[in-house]
Amino acid sequence: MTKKKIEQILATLESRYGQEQCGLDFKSPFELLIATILSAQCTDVRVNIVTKDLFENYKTPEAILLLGEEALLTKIKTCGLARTKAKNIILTCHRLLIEYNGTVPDQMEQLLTLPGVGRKTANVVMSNAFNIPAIAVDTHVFRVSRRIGLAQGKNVLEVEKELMKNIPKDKWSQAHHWLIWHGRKCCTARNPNCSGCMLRSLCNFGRGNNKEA
DNA sequence: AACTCGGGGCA
DNA sequence: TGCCCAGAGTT
Repeated sequence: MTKKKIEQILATLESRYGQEQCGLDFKSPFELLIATILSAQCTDVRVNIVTKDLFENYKTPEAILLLGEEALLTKIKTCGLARTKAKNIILTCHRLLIEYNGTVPDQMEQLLTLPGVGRKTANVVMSNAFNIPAIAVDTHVFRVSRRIGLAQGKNVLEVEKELMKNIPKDKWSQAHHWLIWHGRKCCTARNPNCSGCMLRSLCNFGRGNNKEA
């Protein structure tokens, strides 16, 4: 895949999805951690609405614990899986307070032990809060990247490397969201809308011998 | 790798 | 109604 083709793909995605609100608003590693836990199975748009209100008055582990699980639940209700998330956030706040003096750890292994924090959340916190270069590869990013040839790797880690190599660093965050939007709206897992895809002239998937890498 | 949990959206 | 997730946790 040539550099020019990669640029064309990114430019096309941007023209289509550049207007969509994407990305989580955050002012501190703690806010980003909580917002990312909330974003499971839920769009950034909705998370931003909820956290804008929540972080107005509750932006530290202490404050969240003072608020309590039931009140927290009420505030995050619209994010889905709210009971589980509320429980995990309370547990995580306890852990942060006791084990990390109220701060967010900057090591992958430490983040992964926190309740409600999995591969993706840890990755997002590492890359955005602590500036460790990374692109979080979720199912959409994985599928779409391989189909359009932006990343030819076999597994998640290899695809992540390919993306980091092929996408200019200042576009990582945006490109991540464009790929997700495209995966949801067009390049779906089943019955992808190849005929209506704005990338069809640049993409070999959907022209007979479909292969995702 | 294959499951379960989980609740709001959307057809 | 029924089907689908911009995950996490467990087996």
